[in-house]
Amino acid sequence: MASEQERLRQAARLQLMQSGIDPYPAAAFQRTHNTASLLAEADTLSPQQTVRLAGRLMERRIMGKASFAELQDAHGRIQLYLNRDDLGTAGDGVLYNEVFKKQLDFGDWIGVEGFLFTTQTGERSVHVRDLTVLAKTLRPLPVVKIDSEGHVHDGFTDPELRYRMRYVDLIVNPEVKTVFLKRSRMVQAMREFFLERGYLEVDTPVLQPIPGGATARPFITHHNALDVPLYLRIANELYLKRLIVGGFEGVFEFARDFRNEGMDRTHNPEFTILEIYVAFQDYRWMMEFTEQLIEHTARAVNGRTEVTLDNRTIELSAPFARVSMRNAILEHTSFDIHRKSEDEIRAFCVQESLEVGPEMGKGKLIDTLFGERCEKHYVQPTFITDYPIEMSPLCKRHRDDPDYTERFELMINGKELANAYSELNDPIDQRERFEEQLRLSQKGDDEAMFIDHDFLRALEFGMPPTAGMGIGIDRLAMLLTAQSSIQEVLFFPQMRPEALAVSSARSGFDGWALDPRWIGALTELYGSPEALRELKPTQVHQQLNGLRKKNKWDVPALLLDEVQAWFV
RNA sequence: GAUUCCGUAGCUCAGCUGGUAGAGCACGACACUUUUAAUGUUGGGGUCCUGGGUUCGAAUCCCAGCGGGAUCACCA
Repeated sequence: MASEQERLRQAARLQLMQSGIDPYPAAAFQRTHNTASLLAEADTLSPQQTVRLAGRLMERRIMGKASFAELQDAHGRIQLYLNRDDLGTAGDGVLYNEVFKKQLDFGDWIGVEGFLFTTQTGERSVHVRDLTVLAKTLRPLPVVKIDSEGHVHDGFTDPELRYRMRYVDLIVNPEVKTVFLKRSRMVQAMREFFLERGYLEVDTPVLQPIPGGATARPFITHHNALDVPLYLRIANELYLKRLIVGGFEGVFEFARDFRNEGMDRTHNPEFTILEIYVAFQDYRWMMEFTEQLIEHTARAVNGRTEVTLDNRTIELSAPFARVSMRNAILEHTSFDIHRKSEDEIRAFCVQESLEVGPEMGKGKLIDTLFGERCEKHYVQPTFITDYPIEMSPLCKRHRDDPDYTERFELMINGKELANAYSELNDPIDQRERFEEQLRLSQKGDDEAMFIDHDFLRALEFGMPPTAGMGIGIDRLAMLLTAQSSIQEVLFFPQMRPEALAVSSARSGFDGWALDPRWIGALTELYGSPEALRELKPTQVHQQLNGLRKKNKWDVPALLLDEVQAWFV
């Protein structure tokens, strides 16, 4: 059932139509300015120069024969001034009294023509001479008001409503739009950074027969024609490395990945990762590349390199600190993982009251130790380097110590932001690492990697030394826009499907004492009792009983007398 | 998945120890020609998330479910 305010708007829509005004006109509305460009050019306009703008009517302050209103477009707002006696060409005041005051509502799209002037209170405003309805709004928007001190009144703040109806959020909460503009600028700055260096932007499959390149639980789906299971990608790493084998010297992709895991403030089932692979480079080069990239991007988005988040100021200018994994754990736990066995590390984890299971290999144990005891300390950007070999199955062994790998993760604000390797390109070593993953999988680690035989075949054709790096785009967007939840940097974060009320209650047949199937058929065929009464009772009688026969309903056939009674 | 809090008008929220609902904004009507959270007068608007239970009586108490937030677990 529509609310009172919705019914009034529907009535206004009909009134517009009846007075010959199309509430949804087909014709383009030519604009001379938008709200921002008009204010910017205010001083260069000649007096009374005609300007045309379009946007949403956001607020009306009606005072008899004159009104003020706010027009909002993608660039901001401007105040409108409308006067009964000079609005419209007819001179009868209808456009003001009927259309503007009665048939238009808060939220409607309109186009205006007029000229810029300054009110007595000094606000630049458009004196409207003509008004065009561009689209009638049927639902009322939340009314968010901001007073002269900048306090927000009646804010539209419920996260559930904001995420489920992001369009409303974007209309009434301008700061939300800013976050997404910044996110877009961020991606653009990164793309430019890569393109300037000659790297190629590519697309690789989202539907993959083997979900590889990361440790994560995948979503599984099914391809009917091939009759095979397919997985939504959890990473694109193995495909990008195939392209390096193919001879490209630098490839990157902004990839949507899917991981079938929990959802919270920092996790969404689908998220975006930038991965980049550069031939002939190593992880040391990649560290410098990464810190320059972050600094460049922060400047492009915010014009400066420091960001304030959770009351902490983070400085993003290069260079960043570098700490090895071994030293990080040593510093925060006084435990040296160097040359320790799986059992020794597990024993230490137990001593530290960390939850560890028998299915966890050495890599996962160390990962737990770092995650629980060290990660949160790295607020300022820090590269954690040289991960133990067991937790890095796609990474090259360290040039100085084969127990470790040439890997770094970039920690900022206590969270992982980027992950990079000197990529493993020895096909035999890679095969053995995959087989170790298989053993972990058999031990019960449901995130261990599958063996991708085609990827191994590609490596057997030879991959040059390559540095690879991935950055969580959503996480970076959170950092650069100072948001503490991932839902705030995704337009449409995943939510439980909304139970929309089935609107059987709009037909007008509901009160009728009939089997629900008759009600459904009446609604389907005729829409409303009024429409039904346009027809002949005999026709309706036959149509409905025909439907009963066709669908083999076990209800008594309608009698003509019953049907005729509806027409009284 | 666990714990905990929340779900009342279009929006933001009150509603005490149980007596079937209120405010501000929004909306309708009237007044008002430079206002800006416009103003004044006045009026309408609600399956109190859903379903059970207790009770003479439930928005309120109890149980179950649905949805959301926060914290934790898994993870990026």
